[in-house]
Amino acid sequence: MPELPEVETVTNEIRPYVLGRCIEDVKVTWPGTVKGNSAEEFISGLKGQTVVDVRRRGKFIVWELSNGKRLLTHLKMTGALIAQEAGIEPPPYNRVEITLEDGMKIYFRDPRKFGRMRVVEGDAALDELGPEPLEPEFTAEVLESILKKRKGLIKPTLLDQTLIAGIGNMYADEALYEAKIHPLRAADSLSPAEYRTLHTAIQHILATAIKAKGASIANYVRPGGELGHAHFAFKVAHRRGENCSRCGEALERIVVRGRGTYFCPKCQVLNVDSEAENTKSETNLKSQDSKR
DNA sequence: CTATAGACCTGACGGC
DNA sequence: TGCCGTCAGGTCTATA
Repeated sequence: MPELPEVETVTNEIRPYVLGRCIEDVKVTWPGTVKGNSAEEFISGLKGQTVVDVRRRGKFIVWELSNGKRLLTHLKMTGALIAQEAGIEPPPYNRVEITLEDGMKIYFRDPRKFGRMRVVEGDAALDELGPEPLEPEFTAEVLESILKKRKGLIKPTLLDQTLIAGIGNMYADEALYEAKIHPLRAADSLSPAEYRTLHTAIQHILATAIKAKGASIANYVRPGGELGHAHFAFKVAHRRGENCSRCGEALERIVVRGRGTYFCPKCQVLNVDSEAENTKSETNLKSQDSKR
């Protein structure tokens, strides 16, 4: 599932194909993919334009165009940008085909049709996003001030793109596991030490996954067709029934706000005062379990 | 304003 | 072998 590390990888790997190239032709084979524009608006906004920059913002891939407009691409669940030489069969589930001046084709492949491409003017769509979690401005203090304002559950709060941009379901689970924070804790209930630990965990998890070129769960493929291998390093995500790598406990899967959530019930304790009650932690764990 | 459930989509997979 | 229910989750929309 494309989250920040996958989108970062796709952005970096599509860039050499498109940067400085003129867009010669555009075909929309599934109109729903571009439904933020009319098909005509989408095509006319791209045709004849040179790509002057390619960057990532949150989970968006942003192509800056010579007419001052931007092409925003969101891969959502199953989207992929595929670069292929002309004359090769388009990939299955292709929704948009972009032909570059050198004949290279960029396809938007998306089996489940959740993904979107849109040509926009201005910054509105990107300005709604929260800070980038890997930028130096995103300090532990910034994370704490964001989460302290929220009374909801920590897991869905981390997924709110207007608060922090780029974290998705898999990496939220991984970060909470690394920081030993239960996904059902209230976002504003962490100790100062826990906010710092979570901050370190978020940056470590995301940076490590970028080095591994993203996680090839489900449909994620890189523009040249290669897979990522970040999922091999996952400690909890999609590992139901396996044993915790820290304590050996069986990992659990629960549903939080409709999302599959993986965690270690022994390492990630729900009780806020667990540190002060180490001697009773065993009984606390059991009572927390039975409440759920 | 905040918080949350449901909708959108369809392939993969397991059980029978 | 083949059918069918369940699962996967990013984000928009509607509702309390």
